[in-house]
Amino acid sequence: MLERVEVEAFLTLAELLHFGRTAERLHLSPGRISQTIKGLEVRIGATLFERTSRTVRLTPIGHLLHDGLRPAIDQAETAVAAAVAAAQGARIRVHVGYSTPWCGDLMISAGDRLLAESPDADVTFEEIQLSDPLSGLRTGRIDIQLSELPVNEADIVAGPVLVSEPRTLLVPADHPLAEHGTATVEDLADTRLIPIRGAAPDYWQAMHFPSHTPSGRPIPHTRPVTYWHEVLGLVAAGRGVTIAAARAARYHPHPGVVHLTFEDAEPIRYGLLWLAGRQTPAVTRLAELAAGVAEETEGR
Amino acid sequence: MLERVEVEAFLTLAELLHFGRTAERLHLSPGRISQTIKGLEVRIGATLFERTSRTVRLTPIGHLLHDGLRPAIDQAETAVAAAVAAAQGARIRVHVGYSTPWCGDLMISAGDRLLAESPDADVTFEEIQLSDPLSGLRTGRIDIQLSELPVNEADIVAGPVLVSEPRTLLVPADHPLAEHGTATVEDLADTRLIPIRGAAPDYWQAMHFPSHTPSGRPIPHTRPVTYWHEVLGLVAAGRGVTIAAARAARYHPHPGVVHLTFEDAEPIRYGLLWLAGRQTPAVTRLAELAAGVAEETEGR
DNA sequence: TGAATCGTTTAGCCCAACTCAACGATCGGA
DNA sequence: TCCGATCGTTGAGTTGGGCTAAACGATTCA
Repeated sequence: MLERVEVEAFLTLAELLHFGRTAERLHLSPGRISQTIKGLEVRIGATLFERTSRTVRLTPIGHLLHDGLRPAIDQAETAVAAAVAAAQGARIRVHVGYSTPWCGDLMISAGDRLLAESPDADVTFEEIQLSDPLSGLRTGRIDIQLSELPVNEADIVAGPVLVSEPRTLLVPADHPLAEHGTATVEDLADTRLIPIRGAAPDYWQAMHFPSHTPSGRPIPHTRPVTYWHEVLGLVAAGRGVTIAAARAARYHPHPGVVHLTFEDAEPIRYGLLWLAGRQTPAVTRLAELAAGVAEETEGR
Repeated sequence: MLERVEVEAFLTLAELLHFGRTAERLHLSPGRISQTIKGLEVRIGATLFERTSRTVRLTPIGHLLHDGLRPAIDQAETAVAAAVAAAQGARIRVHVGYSTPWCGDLMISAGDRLLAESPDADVTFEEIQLSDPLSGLRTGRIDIQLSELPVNEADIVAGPVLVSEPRTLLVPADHPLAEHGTATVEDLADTRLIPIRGAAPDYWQAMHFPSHTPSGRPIPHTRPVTYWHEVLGLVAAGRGVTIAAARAARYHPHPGVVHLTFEDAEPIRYGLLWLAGRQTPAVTRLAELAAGVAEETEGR
């Protein structure tokens, strides 16, 4: 097992890539950092940092160690912080994010069950924007959220799929497809899709606002918008079409907008997300409870 | 951040609940353990162990800290071990478990993709027994497995549902229900269900071999068997019925056994499981790849 | 080519981690 | 009820190693 100083020196140096500033941050001399890292490298049996007097870089093995150690240490610190908070008699606080009203409903039910178990818990909710689905988690404001998958980020844990909703195509009432009643993904090539401008990962954008049909035809996009409620107005005005979950028809009806079920699109999947290093007992429990609620209400 | 000795003293004492033996294991004097724990308690701000000169017990806050710290430290040690192994030029080793042939097929595909990425990886497979679905993981023999959910264990991480299969009822060909073609869960009350004797958690057993119908009628059980292949013979011989996934009809055909689809049963869900403290990069990557395979082959 | 920057090394100091031994509390058995 | 055994705690004393300072050497840029 590694000494505390070894872990701190390694993680800080991996972040700053500078012995002097690492020493400064840890209130140690540069020499000590050098010695500590050297000692670590002897224990591991490999160089962890490529360094000259001008540059410091992680080696592949250094990267491997960092990727494994960083979340583990974060988790340990979270555990200690939770114990300290409990010692000070702090209430359990969980801030829950959700991306759509149906996700919100599910999480509120789960939150109610958590409150039934721990009456003095403090469960709060926040709707997250599709334009920036992960920043709430990353800034630590949100502890756990139910939102659109896929999310494959190294620092984020994605729980099981809790909700799976068929995709629908939202078109103006006078659109040719509206008469037909259903749509196919190929039809998108003959429309203009309104994407939501976003800080989301590329694979996430590509999943929700595809740029090509399965056969490879390009899907024209309009200028992106920032908020979901802008989209409905634009669709009604005939400026384009958009893709949404089937339940949006119930939750977001809008005159002049017709919801067409896709014959062939993959459903939109929603799952729980939380930061790998910040999985408190309350987050774990809420995830379990939410899975229970999802199972019971399935298909409704 | 906690010192190494503090963490080791705390975790060892939480396990052994004995200052003397903790000191012995850590090659320290009992006095040092006492001082270290005292120091930790001051830092946390609460008593972590209730102790007299005769008994040592974790307080609730001690329990909280232990539940959070134990997996985090395991993860950190796994990360260090992985780095040491990589330094020694060790090949990536992953031992994959699966409970059914269709789970095996999926994991073998995922394993092939891992091999495509890391040609020198060493991916091996093992079929796990329904009678003891978790021991392979817990002993560390299996790194990751695809098997029946739900699994809610503190030390095990359950990934997303990768496969969802309708439940079917397996009855002898001359069974009254066989003519009808389908079954309901209520019908189970009029049969004798053959359960598999198991070391699985109670909720797992109750999910797969229910003892009551939804309306509350008891479901008779026969003597449990140990292996799945025994079940088919017993069903064919008219000794009872059993529940299996729909795909079992293709993978385990047996003369004299009829597979009836349920009209109302929940599907059997299969998901990835791994030990919370042993999530290596290879395990993470394999989980991602398996999710990809599952998505592509969905519905087949 | 020279100066500035930055990681490394070495020698030496000093503190805190550790041991030891005495102490006190608890419990079981006579 | 008393005695002895067990076990955690406390305090004094010691020593090793973690740490600093300063000299050194490598790299980069003007």
